[in-house]
Amino acid sequence: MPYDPSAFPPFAVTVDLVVLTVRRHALCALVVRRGEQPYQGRWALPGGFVRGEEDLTAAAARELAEETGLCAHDPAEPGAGNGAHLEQLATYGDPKRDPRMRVVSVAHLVLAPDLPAPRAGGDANSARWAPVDELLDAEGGFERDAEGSAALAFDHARILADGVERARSKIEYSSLATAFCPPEFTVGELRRVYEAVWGVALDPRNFHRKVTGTPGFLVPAGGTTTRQGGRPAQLFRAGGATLLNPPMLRPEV
Amino acid sequence: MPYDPSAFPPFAVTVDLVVLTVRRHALCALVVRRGEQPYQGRWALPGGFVRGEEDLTAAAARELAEETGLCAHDPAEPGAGNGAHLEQLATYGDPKRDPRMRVVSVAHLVLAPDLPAPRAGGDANSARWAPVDELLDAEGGFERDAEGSAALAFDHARILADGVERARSKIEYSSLATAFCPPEFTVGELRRVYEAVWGVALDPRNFHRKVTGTPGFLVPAGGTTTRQGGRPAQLFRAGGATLLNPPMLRPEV
DNA sequence: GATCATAGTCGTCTGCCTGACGATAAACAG
DNA sequence: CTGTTTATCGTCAGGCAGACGACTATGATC
Repeated sequence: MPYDPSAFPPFAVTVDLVVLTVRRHALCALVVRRGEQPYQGRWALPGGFVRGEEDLTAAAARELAEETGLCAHDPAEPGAGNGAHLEQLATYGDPKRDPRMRVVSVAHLVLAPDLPAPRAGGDANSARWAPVDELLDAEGGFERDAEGSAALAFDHARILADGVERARSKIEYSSLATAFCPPEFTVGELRRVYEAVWGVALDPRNFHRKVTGTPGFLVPAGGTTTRQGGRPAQLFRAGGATLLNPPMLRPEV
Repeated sequence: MPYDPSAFPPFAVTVDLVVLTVRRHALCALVVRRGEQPYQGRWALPGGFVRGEEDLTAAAARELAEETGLCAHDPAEPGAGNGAHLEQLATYGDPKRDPRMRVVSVAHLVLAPDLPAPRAGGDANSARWAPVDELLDAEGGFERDAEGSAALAFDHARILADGVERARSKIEYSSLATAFCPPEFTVGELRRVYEAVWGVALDPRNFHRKVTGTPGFLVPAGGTTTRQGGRPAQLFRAGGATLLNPPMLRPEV
């Protein structure tokens, strides 16, 4: 079976981004409003075509920069400025997922700190952070629109759900929760990340004992802060460890 | 940015398969010998083009059937005959990964019991089960050939390494190790699966206590067997649980 | 048939980790 | 000064995992 150009059908390949952050105690995802058909006016995940000589990860990083101004840092490389974590999530290739043509989309997952304000850019009319609960609840129900959070375009609800599930499980056994935090953060801020992503309340005392006792997870940054009110809290930076052993335990249902 | 056909470059999309099994106490992968250029005569992972109206998972299942005769069963569905576990692994799209053209490959991971004999089929001259240690050790060293296990073609060594790593971590917190076993198996056989995949020795007594004490992992099948020698062992079937809580613990380095 | 090797199964004990929760410390608001 | 908020340290009991002893049931060997 030689590579006869007629032996295989041509595909369009895109990258879609599940960009997650924690805002006001809620896990939020970045969505952009579609400016054209199909699904015109509906919210969708940011994304775009992979270019001719571009790697998949590079395409995802480029789209991320275009949509948010964030610069993704690959694994390895110490915590640069406001770099976000980027990793491949999964690939979606149902023949009918786009009514116009055969599109295979390589979804990527981005975990970012709260700082950046959404910036409408590229081909989107506007962009916003929406709580993932709203975005996913909209499925099943009818597709209300007009601010009241509508069902996402294409199969993006499924992609988002997969991304959220990946994030929820990954902060169990890795130090990735720090990707949601600014470069310097307190134990309480990190705890609120876990609480927002998992949607549960955690005991502050046991959480403190656990994260400060896990070697390589946190390193003291020297200062303290009172930005959360109450007694000043010690500031930490993400340590070198990427895998947590033993892992954080997500409370039972 | 409307869908102008000239606005995006055409890609070829393929599926590659990391088919793992446990044979003679070693984790083995299915490799096929390439019949044409490039990398002619070298070993490679089985795979092929995704067809025009075919889902990615369907393409992977079709290739699997063509190469091995195994029928993959999706998650859910009780343990059918000799069905194998199939899941998407990751997607590889480096522009230079195939010297001839732009190919994006969606790799899939298959976990199968030992039973099937490799069956050369499709476009491969021959197929065999090779211990993953050999296949991965060949990297870095020179590309010996002629039975003595050569480095895999394309970026397949990396894909294989990713698949092995996925399998190693996934049997920790899921009941997937049973996918390597025949429909009915003993605790000892299951333990040898863990030992082969992880490459460590496990204490038979603690392992027995752990797996029989995890609800939903194993259900008694009624009979016993002496096919491993020694005292007859109770036969079990895979239980309904897919996630193990608490997980199996991989011994430290 | 006695003995040995092999594998399976049941227990015990100890240390570590976790969840529950009391107590103290250090800021700010009134 | 008192109450509120958040951070941090300590204590205690229960559960689970690793180390390992003991016993059982088969086939192989002498």
